[in-house]
Amino acid sequence: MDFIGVTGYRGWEWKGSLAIQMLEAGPEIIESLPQGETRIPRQNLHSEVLALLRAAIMENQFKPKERLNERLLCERFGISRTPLREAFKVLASEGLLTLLPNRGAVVTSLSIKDFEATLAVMAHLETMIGEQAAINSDAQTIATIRAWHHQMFAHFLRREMAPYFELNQKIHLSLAAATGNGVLVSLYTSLNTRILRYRYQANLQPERWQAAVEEHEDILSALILRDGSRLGILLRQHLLNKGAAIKAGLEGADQPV
Amino acid sequence: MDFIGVTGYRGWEWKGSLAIQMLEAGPEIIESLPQGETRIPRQNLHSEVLALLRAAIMENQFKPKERLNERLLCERFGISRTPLREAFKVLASEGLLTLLPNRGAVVTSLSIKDFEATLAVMAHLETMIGEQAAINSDAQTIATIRAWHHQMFAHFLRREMAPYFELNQKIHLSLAAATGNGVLVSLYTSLNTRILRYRYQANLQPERWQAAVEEHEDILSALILRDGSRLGILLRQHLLNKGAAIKAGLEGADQPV
DNA sequence: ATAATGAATTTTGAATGCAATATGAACGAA
DNA sequence: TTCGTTCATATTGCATTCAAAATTCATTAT
Repeated sequence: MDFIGVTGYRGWEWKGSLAIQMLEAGPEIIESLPQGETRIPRQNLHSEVLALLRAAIMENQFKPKERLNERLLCERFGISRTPLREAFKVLASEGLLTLLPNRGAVVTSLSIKDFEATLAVMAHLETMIGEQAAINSDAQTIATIRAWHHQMFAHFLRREMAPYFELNQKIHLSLAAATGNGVLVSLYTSLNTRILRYRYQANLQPERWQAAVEEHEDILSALILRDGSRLGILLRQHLLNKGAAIKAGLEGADQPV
Repeated sequence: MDFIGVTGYRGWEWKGSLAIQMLEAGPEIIESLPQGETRIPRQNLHSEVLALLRAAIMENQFKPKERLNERLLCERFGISRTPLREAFKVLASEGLLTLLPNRGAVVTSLSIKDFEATLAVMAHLETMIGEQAAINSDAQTIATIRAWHHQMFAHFLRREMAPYFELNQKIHLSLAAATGNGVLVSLYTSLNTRILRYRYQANLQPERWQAAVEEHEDILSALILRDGSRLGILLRQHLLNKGAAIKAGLEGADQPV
């Protein structure tokens, strides 16, 4: 038990809400194992290792079709196979892993068809997010998103990819959260996680980055004007453009998307 | 090991696709433990008990907020706690169970807000299903749905609730499948399962049944005419009407929807 | 050299065991 | 009685163990 562990928290429900975790706690939740009084609420090994594996798959630390060896992962995390296998089952139900009976777990490899199917569903969810967020978001949320937008723009100007990307994710998740529809947030996050993996390995063109920033300008203005139908259309198109760019960026590579 | 068990199958992937299970294999998969040559492909204890629990929760054998005792369920299924607990984790990620750390699993109880949030997302998915199914379904699928529709109508005339309901589900799932979008099918099935629980305990009015049948007539005709936008609108409205009826049928009852 | 066979090793699936936590009853004080 | 305290029991979380299956690798036959 050298990497994760630390138990001892009460009154903490877990509903499997990956989305809320991502919103409330950034990746820093993993590194900081606080020693003092104020500890971050922790759950159990299963959900900790679940979050770690989910992040690792998303960040492409495990490649598609790669087989995950239970023993090695147990050693890496310093846990036994029981919580690891529990996490495997959940990741399989989320579509990130594929379980081969008696032959272990492999990272799910999206076919082009799967990728497009996911994109098509997400396009509808984006439309819904746009329509609902424009209606339901409060002034505070809009102000926050506006601030993030400007920070993100500054990172774009300095060509700082990682922090740009992080703010970008925050903005899209906040828009989903602004709908006030928890089910929507949860589905959106889950689908987003699946396709985000491929974003990491796609070679995106500089032009696409420029275009994305411009699209974000329009998105922000539609949000401020609370023009729901326009926001929905813009978010939908933004997603479809991103999807097309990822597909193009994977052409020629040996990835199976 | 008196209830489920029976291992020994190769070359069978499991992607957690609840939807495909529901379409391909009815509930009879559970009863028939074939002895002879032609066995139904089985997976592992975890996924078998997962399907059983999911069905049990959906059929309201476990009431919302009811606590599930691991030991009792293990005895009932004749298995150990390991696969049961794996199933718990997956059911929690599907939103059917809520895990209380160190205090076990309870059946998730949807608040009115959750119910409406789920309905709102499903409404969008229904629209998408209508639009896509009208385009993508082949003649064979339409013929099958048409036949099921007429069988269903016969059950309605004889007021045979259970077989009516079963065909009704088959029709809606087939429409989703007809889109050719596996992601859509999977999400639709998952959300549908959450909602369906409450349908079992709602006291639906006879008028609603009549109205639902009439809506299905329109749905079928739009499908045959391949009028996608109309089919989408009809499916969406059909769902919203059903949701309203369920909510009305739960009023006064002590359920927390 | 290649393909096929079979034993040794590794890996997975599931049951069991053990420590930590929660639950509930018995008891005593206000 | 009602509330709080203590202790026994039950339940959960996780590690370990055992059995079944797959994989590897050496050996043999073609």
